[in-house]
Amino acid sequence: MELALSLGGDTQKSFSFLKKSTNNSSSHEELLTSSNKDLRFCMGLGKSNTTHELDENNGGRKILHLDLLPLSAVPLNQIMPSQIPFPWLSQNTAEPGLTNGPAGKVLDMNRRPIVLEEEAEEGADLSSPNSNSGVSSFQMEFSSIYRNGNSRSLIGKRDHSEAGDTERGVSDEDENNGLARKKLRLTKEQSAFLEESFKEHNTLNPKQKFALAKQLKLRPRQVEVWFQNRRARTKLKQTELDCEYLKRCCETLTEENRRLQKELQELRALKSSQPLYMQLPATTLTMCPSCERVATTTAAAVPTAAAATSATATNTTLSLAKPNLFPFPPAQVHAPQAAS
DNA sequence: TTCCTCCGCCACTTTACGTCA
DNA sequence: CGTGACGTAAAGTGGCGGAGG
Repeated sequence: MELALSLGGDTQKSFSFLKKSTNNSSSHEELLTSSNKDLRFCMGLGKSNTTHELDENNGGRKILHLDLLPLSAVPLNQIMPSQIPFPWLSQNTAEPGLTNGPAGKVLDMNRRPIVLEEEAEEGADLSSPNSNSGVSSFQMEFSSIYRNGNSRSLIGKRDHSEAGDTERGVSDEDENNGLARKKLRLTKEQSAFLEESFKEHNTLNPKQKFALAKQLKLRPRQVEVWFQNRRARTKLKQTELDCEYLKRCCETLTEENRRLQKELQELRALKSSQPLYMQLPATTLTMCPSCERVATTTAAAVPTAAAATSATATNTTLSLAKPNLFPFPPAQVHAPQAAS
């Protein structure tokens, strides 16, 4: 008797995730969803494309997004997502910012407000009422070398820190004066606003960055860093979800393997206890992968019992119904909406 | 085509802050 | 109330790759 066991799916295609995908669109979203179709299961931590390009073509990519900080952090009576103005979405609105925004609060980050280059050239008022935020009261003296985020060109490629410091207005002079850098916590309103913005775009082009910084009265560098850290958190969360999913898959497969081994042992025991089977023509149970009907065919001959028992599990069919090994879909983070 | 510079992103690390026992 | 451990967010650092001159 020939035993055929098949768990469905093309065995040559199984575990195709081991082959490195060259397609950027092969995100983990795509790979994970494929696991429900057959026995393949994959985890891909696809790196997004170059983001500055993707900003312009947000529609076609699969940037993943996870809501780690929903607006629940802010009372809904203070800020409504649908009411949050995004400067790049409403360029013509007259300062739809937070001065008249959530609860009428001014999101002043105890810092000098962000000034766009053109505004600086126009001699715009740079003063900012030092409010309130209660998060940090650190006040910096901004040096005259304050620039917007383009500081790298002033200093050099590799000087991220100097670039950031210059951007923040923290100069060597400050350090010499003993003004240690202080880390600022964003207010809940600012975080919520950035979160909503992240839902729209998980990357920012310079225009968006500056607009957002201006609106939140943050430095562009702060907005940039926040988005970088936010993407890192999203990726970390997705990795955790993927690991959890694969863990469950592994457990399921282990259990299934255990069940099949037991089934095989029972059949072997049955065969040895009923030697008459030896004289019968071998029968192969195969299952059509499409209609899942079982077809019984009679082999020409099976010379020995050893041949029957040596059948491997991969080309032997015992299962009359393909078990659902992955009843749970892989958890996914949400992809941001396409740019409007 | 090659080289160089600028720029943005990522991975990893450091640091400051908030919370809690 | 002070303190240390701990977690987390903000920021620093270095490398990589794309775009453009």
